[in-house]
Amino acid sequence: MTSRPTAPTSPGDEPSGRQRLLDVGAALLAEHGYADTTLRQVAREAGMKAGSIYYHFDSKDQLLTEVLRLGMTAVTDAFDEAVGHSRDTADPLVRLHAVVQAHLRALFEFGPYTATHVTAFHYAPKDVRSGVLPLRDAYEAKWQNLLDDLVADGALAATNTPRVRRLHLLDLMNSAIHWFDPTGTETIDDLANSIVELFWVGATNSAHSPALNTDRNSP
Amino acid sequence: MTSRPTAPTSPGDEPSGRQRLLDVGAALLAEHGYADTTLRQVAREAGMKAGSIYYHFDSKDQLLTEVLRLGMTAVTDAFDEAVGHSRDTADPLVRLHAVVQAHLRALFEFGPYTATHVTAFHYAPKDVRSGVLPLRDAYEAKWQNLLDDLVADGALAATNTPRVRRLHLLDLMNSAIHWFDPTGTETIDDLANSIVELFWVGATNSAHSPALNTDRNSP
DNA sequence: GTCTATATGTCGATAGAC
DNA sequence: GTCTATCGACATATAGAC
Repeated sequence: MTSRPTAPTSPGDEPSGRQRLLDVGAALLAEHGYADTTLRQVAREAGMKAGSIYYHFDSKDQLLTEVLRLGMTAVTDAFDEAVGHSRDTADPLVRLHAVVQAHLRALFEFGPYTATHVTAFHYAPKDVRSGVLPLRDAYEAKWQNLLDDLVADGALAATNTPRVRRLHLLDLMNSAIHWFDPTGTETIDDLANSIVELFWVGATNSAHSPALNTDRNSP
Repeated sequence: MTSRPTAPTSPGDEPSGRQRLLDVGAALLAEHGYADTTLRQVAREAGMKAGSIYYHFDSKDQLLTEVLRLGMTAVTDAFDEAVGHSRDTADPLVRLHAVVQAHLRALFEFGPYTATHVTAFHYAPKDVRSGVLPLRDAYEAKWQNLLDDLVADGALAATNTPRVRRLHLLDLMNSAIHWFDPTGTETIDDLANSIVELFWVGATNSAHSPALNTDRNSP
């Protein structure tokens, strides 16, 4: 449930060395951006000196690339799992809600790794971006296919272009990283409900769908 | 129509010195962020040397603060003008559409000054942020009041909290800076339509409102 | 108003001891 | 694996000539 990001290192041993650098690097990167995150800062918060980083990584860019890669892997896995669990569900609204919830959970609960894609990716060096772009494109394609399927099922109205429809939904979810506080009174599920409801009813011509549970005390 | 951002300097004279630095600084800031925008770069593209900047500004932070201030003034003026022009309009959807259009026009046509608020504000030094925060809060309050009025009129459903409603709409508009190309086939008005339609129908319980003109060839 | 020259600091990265 | 020490590049900012 509260599993930490899993690096290619064998699980079971407590986070040390490389893993600590990744965790700290992701946190600093998500909060301060690429340029303002210094290796000296990463090293200090990881309990070592700046020079020691180069035993684990070849460069600052490589550390950042690895953080972004792990983050995109995490949301992609969360997406696939949610799709798998809801594939037998008839109601397309429930399916949409499941993946939105999965994306938001990854964004807020998995933590800094995924958040870096919203806050730091765009201003990272070109080499870093191009190294992670295939993973990002693949993830966006998953969303595009899902929304296209919902339109094909007649569950979503075909307003706007498919691309704009996808971008609007992803913007709604990702932008929340700048203002939503998951430790506050509103839960992540509340946020998922508000976004799905907005997007869903907005993209279709019909009135309220009865399937969306807006009860804030649901498990 | 194509008026440039007006600095506190007297209008009429061609942009020189301080104004050129502001224009270049805003452009670089919007594209590369705060930390990656160097004064050497700003000076070079403005046709002068780095040291000369300090005749016009006391520090990099002050230049950035001024850019952000001008940007927020621009969107605020655009908002007020749109509200003034549509205040006598009965249809609340038309009023909402007018301000969304005004915000997007300021974001894309006025250019880098307003875009910096989306791309660079969050990662600017604390002193810079606090120096512009009152202007930002005032602008957000305008949107909050407008949406609250629409809810009070029964034009928008009172789903979610008022704050979340406002943030979602602003997120939809501002996030488009990362992917929308105003020089492409889709116009800014098209984007405004797509956002208003999504938000409007999504936030209300009724079906399509007949007032929104979705004709892409409207003047 | 703009220039040159420079002070001062911090960054990423390397080399080699332990 | 982590340390110390340091190199070279580049940043903001300053001082003073023109």
